[in-house]
Amino acid sequence: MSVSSVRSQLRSQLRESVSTAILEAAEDLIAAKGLAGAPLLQIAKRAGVAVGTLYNYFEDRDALIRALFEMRRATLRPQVRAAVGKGAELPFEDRLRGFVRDLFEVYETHRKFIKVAIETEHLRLSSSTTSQDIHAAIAELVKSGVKERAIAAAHAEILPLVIAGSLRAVVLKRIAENKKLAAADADALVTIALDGARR
Amino acid sequence: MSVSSVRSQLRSQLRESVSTAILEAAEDLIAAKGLAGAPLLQIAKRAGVAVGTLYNYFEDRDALIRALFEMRRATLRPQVRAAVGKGAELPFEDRLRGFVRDLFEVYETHRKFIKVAIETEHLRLSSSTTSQDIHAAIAELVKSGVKERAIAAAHAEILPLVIAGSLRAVVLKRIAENKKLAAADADALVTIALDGARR
Amino acid sequence: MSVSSVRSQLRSQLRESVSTAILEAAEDLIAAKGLAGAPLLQIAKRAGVAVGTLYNYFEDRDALIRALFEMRRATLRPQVRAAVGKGAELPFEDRLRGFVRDLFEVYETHRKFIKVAIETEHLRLSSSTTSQDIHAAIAELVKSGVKERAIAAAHAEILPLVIAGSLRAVVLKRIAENKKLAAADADALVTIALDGARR
Amino acid sequence: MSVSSVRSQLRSQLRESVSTAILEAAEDLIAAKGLAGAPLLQIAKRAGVAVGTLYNYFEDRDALIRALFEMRRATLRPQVRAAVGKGAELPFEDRLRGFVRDLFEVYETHRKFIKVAIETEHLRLSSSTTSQDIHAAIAELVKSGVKERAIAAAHAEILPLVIAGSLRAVVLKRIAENKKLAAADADALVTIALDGARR
DNA sequence: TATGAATGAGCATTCATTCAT
DNA sequence: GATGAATGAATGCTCATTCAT
Repeated sequence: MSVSSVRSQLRSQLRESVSTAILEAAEDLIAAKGLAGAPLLQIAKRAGVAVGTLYNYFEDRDALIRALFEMRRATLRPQVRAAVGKGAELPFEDRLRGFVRDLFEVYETHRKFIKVAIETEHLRLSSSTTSQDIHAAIAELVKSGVKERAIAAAHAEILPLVIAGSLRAVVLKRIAENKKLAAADADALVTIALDGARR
Repeated sequence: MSVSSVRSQLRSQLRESVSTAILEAAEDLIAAKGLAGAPLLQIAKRAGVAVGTLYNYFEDRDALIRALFEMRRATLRPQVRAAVGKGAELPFEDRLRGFVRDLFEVYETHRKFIKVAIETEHLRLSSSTTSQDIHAAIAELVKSGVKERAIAAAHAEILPLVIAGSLRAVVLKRIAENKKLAAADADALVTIALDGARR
Repeated sequence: MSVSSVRSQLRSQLRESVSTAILEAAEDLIAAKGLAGAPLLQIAKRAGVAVGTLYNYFEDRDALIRALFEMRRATLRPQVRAAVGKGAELPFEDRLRGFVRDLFEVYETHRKFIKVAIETEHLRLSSSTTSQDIHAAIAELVKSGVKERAIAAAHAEILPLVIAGSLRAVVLKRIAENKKLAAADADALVTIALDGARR
Repeated sequence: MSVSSVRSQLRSQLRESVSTAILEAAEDLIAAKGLAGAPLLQIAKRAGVAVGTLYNYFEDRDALIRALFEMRRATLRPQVRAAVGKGAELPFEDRLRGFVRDLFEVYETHRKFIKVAIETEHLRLSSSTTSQDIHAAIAELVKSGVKERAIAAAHAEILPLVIAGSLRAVVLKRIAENKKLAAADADALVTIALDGARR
């Protein structure tokens, strides 16, 4: 490899790492104090750079925030897609259970971002978000459940809302308690959604 | 009644109505453009008073926002309490169903505030909120359901999250669609929570 | 007159005077250091107000600058118009001479602004400017001169440029020298324009 | 010639050409968007070099701008001097006419710079400028005209201002119209200056 | 010498808050 | 109590300048 190509590789790695450091600083601050509690000056300080540097990496504050969401989404979406795709041959219940369990595992590795994503969901900060990916995945699953007659058609509209809403509530609870998202939580959620909580 | 006491009563009613106008203006703006899109100058303008007047009624911006939440909570909490208290003699399912139906009716008359309350839930703008009242009501109901052995004890922890989360999701959906919160929605939600969506 | 109308009159006079103070501060700074040398902070300081106050009077910096030009133009345009209108019955030479003399007198009372207007002419800061008023006046005069056959039609296009250009050059010279704009200057200018400098 | 001297010659030519490219980029931008619309980053981009490189050629931004004016002046001044020097044996009118015609031809080949020079004249960006060269040339010509009694001494002070001012006005007009500076313009200008526009 | 990322001072602008009337 | 002009701290953003590679 030529000297210049090594150099440019190093440079691009450095660039990548600075950009990542900035986005992680933003994520930290937003998770801790909300969007409004993350002015560029503090993001820069936490990232160990000067304000001006932020503008070498991002068009403006909006673009920075969007980039944060896109960076995480780039990681999470494939994992969500994988979770929906798995076990196509299994019965619906197993597919749903597997999906929620997998999702919880994915969430575990991105707790900070998940909190941010959930809390800013209604702001529609980006055109397509992780939240939408989750909703789409759940919708797909439920649709297939209806098709294979595992789910009553009458519940086809509400069930996705129940699953997504419950998911959100459980996740926020565990994050607030600083506890792990357990497989048991996933199972309980799925059991209630499919068979109810009745004794 | 003395002249002065009539006077002071009128005065206090006037005070009340100005204060209410201010809080409603704030609610409108926040519902339309979010917390950050509601500067005091605009709140004052919409309320038909001068900025300075806001400070005759509220300590500062935070206090004004808190007062908005407290005003609505003062109306909503009794209604929520009434909804939980009703039908103590009925079986759990009927109590829960009645509660959710009643809640939807209450929400219907406060759509704007419900939207605001849901979207700012995570900001903990006040020490005790309508959201918490709802959560407490659901927790109480579920507890009584467990006590009378209508609900499996194993679901005692998750079920409230499922109900609250589903409720939230359905409400937001209907608000986004600009549709009414129907009793049918309430029933579907309760049915799934108790008996599952399975065919 | 009612108390409140007196009050509102006083208030509007105060408002006027603050606004004028701001514009004069801007004029001073721009005359001394150019447009780029007049940041809002300095304008505010020189006007004896806080930065925020500027925004109580003007939409933004551009609007402030425009307001300065409009304020002066509102004073100058009628005077320019009066100067063109005068002596309609006199022969062209006398009309032109009178116009330039009058113009010099007007300029004398607005030296600072004239300097600013001349130096920023090419920036087209406003849609219609004092410079354009002057040019229009000269064009009108020359046109009438052509019509009454005082001016050779062949010079109809260039003569206005000669007059306006010479005017500008003489004015800038006198301002730079810190000397008055004399009637003698006006006469010399007009003589050359009409009869040439030839001996 | 030694190897090293050839090398150093090439190097100095390269240096020259980079420096010229930078200044031309600056000229383009300033002509198009004004001084404030020509940040170093854009100048560098247009010149095909990095920002840092600008500082290898010029002390700072001011020096770069000054260098632009000096570069053009180095070309224009000799041409202006040649134009004043020509036809010493001819009568004043012919000398003046020749000068203005020649000047127009020179201007034609530097329209972009002439526009910039005229618009920034009042900023005194450099200690001696092309504008001053023109003014000096005109002053010299007029002086000689007075000496040979072609010009009335009474007009000795104002005539240079009339000529320079008219010149400027005509040039700006033609540039704005995107038309050529014609010899006819030169002649009209000189005719009026010497014999007036009177019919 | 060339590069371009990093820097931070400087600017325009917003907005909660104060206070004289 | 009501008013709204005045205030200035805080914020996002630009850009000349520096410097390690």
